[in-house]
Amino acid sequence: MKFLNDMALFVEVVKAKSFRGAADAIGMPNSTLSRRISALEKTLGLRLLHRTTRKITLTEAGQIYYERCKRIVDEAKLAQEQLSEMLTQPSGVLRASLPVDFTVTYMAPLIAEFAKLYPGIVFDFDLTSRWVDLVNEPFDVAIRIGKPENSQLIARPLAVLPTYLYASPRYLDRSGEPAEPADLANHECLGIMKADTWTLHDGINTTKISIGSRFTLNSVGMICRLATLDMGIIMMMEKIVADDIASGRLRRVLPQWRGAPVSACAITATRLLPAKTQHFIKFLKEHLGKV
Amino acid sequence: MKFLNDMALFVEVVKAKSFRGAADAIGMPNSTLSRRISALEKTLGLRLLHRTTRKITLTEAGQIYYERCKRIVDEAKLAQEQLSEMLTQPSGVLRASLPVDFTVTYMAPLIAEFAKLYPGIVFDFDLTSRWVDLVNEPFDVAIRIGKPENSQLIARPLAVLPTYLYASPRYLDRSGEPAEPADLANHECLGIMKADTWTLHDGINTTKISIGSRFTLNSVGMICRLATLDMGIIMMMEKIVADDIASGRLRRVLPQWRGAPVSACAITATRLLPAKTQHFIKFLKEHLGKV
DNA sequence: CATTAGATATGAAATTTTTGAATGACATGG
DNA sequence: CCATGTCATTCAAAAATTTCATATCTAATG
Repeated sequence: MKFLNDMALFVEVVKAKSFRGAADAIGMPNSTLSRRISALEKTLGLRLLHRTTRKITLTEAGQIYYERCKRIVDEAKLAQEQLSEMLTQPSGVLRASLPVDFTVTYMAPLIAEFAKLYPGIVFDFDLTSRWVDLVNEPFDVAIRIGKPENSQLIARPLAVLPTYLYASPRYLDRSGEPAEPADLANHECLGIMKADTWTLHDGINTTKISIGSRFTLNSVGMICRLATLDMGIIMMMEKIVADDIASGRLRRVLPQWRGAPVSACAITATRLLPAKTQHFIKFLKEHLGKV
Repeated sequence: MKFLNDMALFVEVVKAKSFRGAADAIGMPNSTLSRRISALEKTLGLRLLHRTTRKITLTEAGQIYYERCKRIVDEAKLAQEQLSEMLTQPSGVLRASLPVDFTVTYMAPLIAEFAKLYPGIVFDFDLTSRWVDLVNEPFDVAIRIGKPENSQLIARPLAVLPTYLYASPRYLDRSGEPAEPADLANHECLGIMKADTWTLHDGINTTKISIGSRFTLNSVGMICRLATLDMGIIMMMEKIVADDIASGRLRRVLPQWRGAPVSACAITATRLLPAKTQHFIKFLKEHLGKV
């Protein structure tokens, strides 16, 4: 089946009723076209075209073959169009893996808006804290906080979110209010996963402190909850703790200092994305930046 | 439309559910296959396959594309089969240009037999003495006596036919019986077209004599008729004059000598012939030799 | 845990394909 | 009747693709 392309060329020649015309239409030297058709005829073992120097006419075999080829080429065009529709008209199921708390707090309103914008898209979200295996699981995209580890994957930054230190008033009463970063060494610092250092910044200086915590956990919601239960100091994005701040359950610690900003990324297995995914990522990027 | 071939490869990969398997099936290095599919995906702008190192699965787009491609490849195979049927099953209209008298005398019985052998073939014969323009006129084959002049065409020898000299008894009574070739100079020698020499052969010696005739004509039947009307000596194939010999209207002249044998050729515009033409030429070659 | 198999990447050599100019043929119009 | 422009084909040089060998990565296997 190495002559499929030549079939398309043959169709063009028949349609143009001339090699030159077809060559111009395709944008190909007519010499190539001539040779390609000859090759096709040779592999078929039959003449398809009667060539007079001035005109070409179909042979009996050519007539039959042309009918077939036309259908094939039309089918191919259809397939092409159908795919390019996938590529331009956002529709279908969008499967995404999302981090739990970030999604609930930051992304929920955006997703709602996006869903309104593209009624053709159906959503299948998996909220999880684990770094899903995009290669094996059929996710179109994963949103993660932090840097991607696997270099095979394509990561697009969506937003950079500043973080601050928070603790409950009662914890601070009990353990004392730290006055400078170094004081944190004597505090219970609740970090996500196994992060053992915090980087702080006051606009001029950057300082790294190593933190020790009795808790290792992978849930943002959970460490916030622990903080409200007076268990320690957390480094967190603003909005996540907005409610707790408003209600007084948490309060900013070391207010001149801020934590290292974390970045949210959209991660995909490939750059060749259907429209639905492209639009989703683009939308998030545009709107998350302003949050 | 430069990716038709890749579509066929894609179908193979999906069918084999593996690059290696497909590569083996096609007989192509899997590296090429891999690159080819990647290129296809790139031109489409969409991933077709989810690759895990161990397995491949279709993406949503791949699924849709595969359905289409399978149909296209199947269509192509069908077209191929249909043509190869033309190539092997003799059928259709056989358009041939034939020389008048040779066909009536020599070929008629063969054609009758051939027609019986291949009921699927319909015949469209044009009996003419002119050398038809095979390039411009849609003949599948032309049968001609003598050597082809145009080297563009493909000539296949069918048979070599000996010729002898004949004249009517009354002509010989009137003009005298030639005893040796040189005597022909004093006779009316009726030649076809503008042949101005005859080559004679007696098994040992070859002699060329130049002939002059008051007639230039292009019909074998006509010069035979002229001969029976006592107008001169002719050089002719045996069977053409068989009836005239039997009835005594003509009689052999210089019986030890024979003319240069003429060859009958099948002439086609190309070597890429449908089965009907191939079989026709083959049949003529096999049977004309025995005549 | 080491091993195997499969997909992909890479780079150099080999092969095929494409190109662009040249060629030859033919119809048209002066 | 010849000049001219058009068109298919041919050919050698250039470009692209394929191949082959090699290497890497990862999942499944034992």
